[in-house]
Amino acid sequence: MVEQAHIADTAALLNSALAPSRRIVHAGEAVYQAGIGFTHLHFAHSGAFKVVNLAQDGREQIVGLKFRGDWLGLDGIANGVYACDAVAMDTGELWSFRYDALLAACAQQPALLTALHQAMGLQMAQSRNSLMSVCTLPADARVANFLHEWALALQARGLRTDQIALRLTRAEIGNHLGMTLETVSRALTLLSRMQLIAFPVKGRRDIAIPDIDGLDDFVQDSLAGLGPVLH
Amino acid sequence: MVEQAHIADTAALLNSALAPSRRIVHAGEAVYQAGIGFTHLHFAHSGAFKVVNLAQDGREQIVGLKFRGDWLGLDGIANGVYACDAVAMDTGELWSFRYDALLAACAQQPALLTALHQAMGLQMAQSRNSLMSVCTLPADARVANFLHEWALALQARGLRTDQIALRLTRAEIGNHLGMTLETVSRALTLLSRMQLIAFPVKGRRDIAIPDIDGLDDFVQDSLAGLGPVLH
DNA sequence: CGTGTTATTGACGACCCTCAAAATGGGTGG
DNA sequence: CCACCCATTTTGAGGGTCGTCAATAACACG
Repeated sequence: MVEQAHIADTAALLNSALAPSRRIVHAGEAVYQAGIGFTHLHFAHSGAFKVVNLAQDGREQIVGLKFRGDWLGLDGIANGVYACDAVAMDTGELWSFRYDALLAACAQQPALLTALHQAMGLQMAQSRNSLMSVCTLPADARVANFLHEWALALQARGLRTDQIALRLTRAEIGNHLGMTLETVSRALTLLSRMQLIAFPVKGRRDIAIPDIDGLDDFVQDSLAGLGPVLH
Repeated sequence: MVEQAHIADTAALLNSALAPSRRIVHAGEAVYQAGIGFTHLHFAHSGAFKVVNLAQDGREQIVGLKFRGDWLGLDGIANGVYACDAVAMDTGELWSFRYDALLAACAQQPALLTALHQAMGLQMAQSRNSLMSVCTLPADARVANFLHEWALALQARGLRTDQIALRLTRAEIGNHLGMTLETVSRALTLLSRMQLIAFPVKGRRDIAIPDIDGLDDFVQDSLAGLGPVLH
């Protein structure tokens, strides 16, 4: 898993083995775009990013969210062309590497290859879990599970989880979870009524999570046949 | 993408660089199981396999289907433990490699690393597409899209697509696509009534697909707002 | 302070899930 | 070879969840 210490190790390894080109990106800025040739992988040193998959027929979906320690651009490996758009959700720093240079460095530094493969494996695991969430959980539980995972991701990186900034609109959350924005909104008010989340005094974009495990309990409860307590 | 020629190249490469341990598996036999330590990757030289993701709470879902040329066991890379069960759906031959030996060989043979990464990239692409299918398509179109992709997978491997053996129950298809077995059944009868698929004289387990592109047209039509022609 | 985007909430309807029954086919033993 | 059994599939009827449409409210921006 991604942990604070593990991220620092990887960063040090990258610094010693290669000369990363650092790049500051701002909210809304594209890291790369679907369709352009795949040349670089990007290591997120800070920031938050969304990865949007594009189909030929125009459908688009947010398939991943990336934070410090995650890699961006893996979707370009399969076909030599990026399959997704990657967009910064706030200011962040990226370390970019030519893919061929990275592979060459991996030949010298086995630990580098291990780190890269773990990142790829982690991405596959996240995809599996997303699919299972969408296929097996009702809408409310899906939102709860989404928030739970977001909080865990922040926690693993040593960030505060009692007050998190989603940086996604209800429509984007719904797009990612396979439901409409209205359903997202209703789920959030339900969770808030159940005291599993809370909105700060002003604005409903940020969310406070008093008890992370409570969200997971809610998910497990909705699996237990009978809907969760309270309507 | 996976193509017949590409598979042969990879197989030759594996043979020259390593001494794969060959293994014949039969329908229903487990290739590996979730929870056991990750040691080997398995290259499918022939056969058909299902990959079943297991959650701690007991939920399970078919997250992937593998054929000749695909790799099995990638789900173990992230945590050093397999995250899924892999089960043979009919008789097939696997070439198994110790992961560490494979990595060592990759250091000598860059082409081997490229092949491995492409396989990983392909798996990520398939996961993205599964997620998008579940999140953006109505049930009928999801089934049509599923059959379309299955047919394309067989086609890319030089197998006949006019008569394919699914080897999955309706319940398993539904589990994979996020719907109930009844919905799968109804979707299949609809597609059959529309002449997009046909059942052979005896048994409804095998499916004939007269026109592969017709299935994709059906998917596109159901995206165009108004439901497909015919009810 | 005004305007446009985003979010909330309600009413209604459609799609799909649930429950149930019948039919088909594969497999086994007589 | 046939009869039987059981898993799988089909098909129907009804209900619940979530999508659609719409109006209102809250917020962010200049």
